[in-house]
Amino acid sequence: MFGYNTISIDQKHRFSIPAKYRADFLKTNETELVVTKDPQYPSLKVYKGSEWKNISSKLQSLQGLDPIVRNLQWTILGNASVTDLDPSGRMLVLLPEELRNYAELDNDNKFLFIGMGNKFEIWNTDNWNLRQTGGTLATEILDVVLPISIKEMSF
Amino acid sequence: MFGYNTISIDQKHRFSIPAKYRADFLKTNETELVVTKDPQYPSLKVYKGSEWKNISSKLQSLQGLDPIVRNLQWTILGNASVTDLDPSGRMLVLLPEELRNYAELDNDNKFLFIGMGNKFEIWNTDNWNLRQTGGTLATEILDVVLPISIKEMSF
DNA sequence: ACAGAATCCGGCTTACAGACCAACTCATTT
DNA sequence: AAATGAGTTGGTCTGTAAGCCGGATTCTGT
Repeated sequence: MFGYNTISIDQKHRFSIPAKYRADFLKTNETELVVTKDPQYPSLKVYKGSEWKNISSKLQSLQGLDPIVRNLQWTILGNASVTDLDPSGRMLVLLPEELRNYAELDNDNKFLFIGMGNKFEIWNTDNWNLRQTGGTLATEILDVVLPISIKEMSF
Repeated sequence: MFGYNTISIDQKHRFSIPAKYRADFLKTNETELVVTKDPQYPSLKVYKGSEWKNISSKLQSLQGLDPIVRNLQWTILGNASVTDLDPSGRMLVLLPEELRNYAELDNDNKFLFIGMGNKFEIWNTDNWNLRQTGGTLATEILDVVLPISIKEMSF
């Protein structure tokens, strides 16, 4: 569940989870996977079903009157796309248009699928390179003043 | 797990773990090894699987909206390359292009593989010499303001 | 309600990266 | 100088990714 992979989306907006990660899904009997928006950067996050359960339930329980909390809930919960994995065959994931646009993924282009341990991130290659070399992306969210309840969370 | 070795990478981008360290892997029943970027200098770090588990799980649990934390997670977790060791044969490790570029390793050149006790470092020879004599590398990262949670960690 | 169109999904095929295995060279030791 | 062990190289073969294609399902407009 670590590391750097370049993969591509086909004309039907599908991509496959790299084979080296499949064992990790199978051995914990994970049958589903959730893709959603990253609240700070133009990228997507991919969680295993069990991880998603933790994160989403924590996020739901945060106090709902704080505007920042509500923004996070909208972004993360409201855009979640649940996919069932086919454990025997290739693990194909269909990306909804809203998410493709958000992460600026053009069809038939290469993009990055990056393993971060308990989750994956999906990035447009140019955005990733820019961000890694210290650049600032037009769409990123800076200096968010976070309520204490969120500061204790790891997404 | 200490000391200074010259190694080389072949045209298939492989290098072999110096024989004197192999016993250390075998006797603790380590079956895997992880190579990743050093967040400060243009060099690579090599961890035994058990060491990597500690470091990566600590890093994952840090607060996920802090931009500095995310930078570290991207660099260290996102570029990790996990290799399964074949205990019977020679221990060959494949270095992905991203990591070779980062540490400025050209094919068919000699590099340094330096044992630091619980980890190894891989350096381009010129960069290492420059750094050891007090020089500053173009790509190194200075004066990063780190959140307290990170200051307590050792990578 | 129906026909045509667009979208979705699985199977099949091919090219290629990476794993595996084996051999060769060089250095060191006896 | 022979033998052993280490590092390095090379060939082969398997498994994976990704393109292609056809069938199924859903959507749309009439």
